[in-house]
Amino acid sequence: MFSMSLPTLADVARAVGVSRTTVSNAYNRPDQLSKQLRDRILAAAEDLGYPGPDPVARGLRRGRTGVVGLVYDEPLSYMFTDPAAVLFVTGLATVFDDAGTSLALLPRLRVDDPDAGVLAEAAVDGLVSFCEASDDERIAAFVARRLPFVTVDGGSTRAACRVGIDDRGGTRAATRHLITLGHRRLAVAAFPRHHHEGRPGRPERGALRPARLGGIRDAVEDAGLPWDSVVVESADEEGTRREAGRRVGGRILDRSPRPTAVVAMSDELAAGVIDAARDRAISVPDELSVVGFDDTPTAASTAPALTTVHQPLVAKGETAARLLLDGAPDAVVELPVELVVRESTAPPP
Amino acid sequence: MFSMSLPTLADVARAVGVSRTTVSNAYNRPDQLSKQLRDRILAAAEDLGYPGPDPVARGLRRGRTGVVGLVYDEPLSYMFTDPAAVLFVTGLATVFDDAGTSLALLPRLRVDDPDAGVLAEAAVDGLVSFCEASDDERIAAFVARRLPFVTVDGGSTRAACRVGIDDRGGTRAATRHLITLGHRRLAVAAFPRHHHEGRPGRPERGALRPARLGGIRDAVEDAGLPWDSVVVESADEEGTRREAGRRVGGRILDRSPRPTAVVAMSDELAAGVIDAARDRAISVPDELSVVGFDDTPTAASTAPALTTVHQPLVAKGETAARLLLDGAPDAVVELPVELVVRESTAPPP
DNA sequence: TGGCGACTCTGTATCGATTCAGAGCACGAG
DNA sequence: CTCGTGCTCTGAATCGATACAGAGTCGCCA
Repeated sequence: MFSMSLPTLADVARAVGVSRTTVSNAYNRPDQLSKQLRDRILAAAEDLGYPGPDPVARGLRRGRTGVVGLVYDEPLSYMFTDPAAVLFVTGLATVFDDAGTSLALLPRLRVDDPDAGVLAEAAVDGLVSFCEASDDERIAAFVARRLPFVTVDGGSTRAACRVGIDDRGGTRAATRHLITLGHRRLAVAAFPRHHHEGRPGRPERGALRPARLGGIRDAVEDAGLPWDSVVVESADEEGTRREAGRRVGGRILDRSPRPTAVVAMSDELAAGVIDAARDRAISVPDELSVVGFDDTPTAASTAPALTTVHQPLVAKGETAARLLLDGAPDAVVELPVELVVRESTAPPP
Repeated sequence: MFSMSLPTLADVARAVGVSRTTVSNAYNRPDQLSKQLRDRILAAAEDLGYPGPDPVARGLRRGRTGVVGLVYDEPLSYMFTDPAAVLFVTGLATVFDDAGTSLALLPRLRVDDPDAGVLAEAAVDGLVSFCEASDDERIAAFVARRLPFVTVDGGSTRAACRVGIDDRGGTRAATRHLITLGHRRLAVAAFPRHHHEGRPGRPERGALRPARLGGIRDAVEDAGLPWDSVVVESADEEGTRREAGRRVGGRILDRSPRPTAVVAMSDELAAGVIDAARDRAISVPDELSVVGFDDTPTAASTAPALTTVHQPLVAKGETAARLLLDGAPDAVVELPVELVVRESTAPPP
């Protein structure tokens, strides 16, 4: 009545009186045997309750599993919550979906897992890394497996295959826009700093996305302004990014002299800054200009609508997915960005 | 210089001059060999470029892969876009993340894939099905593999292990609320109908989530009102759910006599209905009452704030994940719902 | 009649690891 | 001196399938 273990292909072969190869062919190469025999095999399989070739065994023999992994190094909820991440993953998932490939959300890299066991143990055909390059060393554990690997937005990564955007040019353009409008007291609402507390030999690194900060600095220095006149405040990781932005915005706006313009590293942060301004009855853009980055739906829905740097997030996901599927080993793709001027920027008061 | 294929555990064993078992133990059971030998083995592995035990081979031998699958039967983008889905998946992913398990987003079940090959071929330890029960037959292909399997919100499913909510009670309470307020001309903004065009022998089924419709009917009939006085409009699948809701709302509001209250099957649809009302300068709640379902963040952010049926979405995800991890084969969990009255409902004009 | 190709089907090696029972050895207790 | 015990390490079997080379049969054509 109740068999401990599932029948295998060999059981079916025995039942029908054919070789294992033939049963395998019945599933994988219908043209290699007569329709008649095939039907007999399939019927026997049905009888025995054989669920078809085991995916893992097949994966071992074939050398591919039909799964690609995604590593993400921020609080997991952001992947579903942060509009930029959502758009990116949507692009990614759509292409994989069409290709019949599964997308495995790998567990976060853990501070207490310096060997990146998770990456070494993931049964995948390839990997998309959607996190800061600071994890290069851990990701090496994966690269050693010689599987296709695409890094997305990996600032300083040396990975062979990557897709990214012109972060630096983006914030540079945004900052120049503000300076051109006449702003001189600038502030930056930056991403949180990365935490490596638990990792020996890994000093605290700078803020996330140094290239975006670099672009701001470029524009500031291009204009002959002193970089240290720029206030840089980093977000924390409590709650949503927007909430964090509101706190950062608060810290920026409570300084004196109060900055007249804020460059935020993402639209969520920018929206939070606008929230903070509203909290303080500071008018945007009359008393404060704010620029964002990403051009997610958030940017169009803030009041006032956000001036921001557009990046093709869905396309970025699609590109990454396609690179992985095509197995292009050494492609380096940089997608363009574009400043979109809306209503959140104006000359300073 | 360049070897065609990666070294295997056997190569390492040969290099060090020990048995394969010992190398395996070096990775999996450090206490089974002397620290000294272990270090020697690990060093040799490093030298040879051996990336550690192959996950697929290990999976085959061990019988588990560390991956669970998620099937979703709506346009994939909804998983990241629809707030209710987002909350659910967040709960799911959080628990798996903590457990060190990967969550594989399986490709959508395809109309042209009646054998559910995707499900039969997924190399997973278990499956969460987040789709309508109408796919029972296809999911049977998975169940045959005797792996843990949890159905979420699977209306009419007969699956052994499921978690859901009291859909029927929820819409019933919401509808009763409207009727108590005095509404008599009710309309329903329903989910899209399922499409089975391509599948022989599968007639078009009713709308998604019949239980929610059933609850509405319950309340209507409890009140002694004729069911066929209730207008039921189904959404389509173009664009976002909210956009679809706006179109459905338009169709409802353009009828005459115009209904005075709308029961929407989700907050997104409800928000869309409110959008449609605004398009037509119909005041909510003065001229039109709207109730939603889910109590996602959307509900609090519409203007006016939405009266809705709260369901514990994150908890639903967590519960499903935990059931799967615990391998509870026959649990049936029904989470409670609760009517939350806000500002979108009032007596009819 | 011989030869060739098409069609079916088979046997064995292989994918890369883990498991399990047990062998060899050293050491302390009795 | 012997036995039991603990520590290391080994060998063979096994997980469940697919690849590859080839064997047998049959019909067709020269």
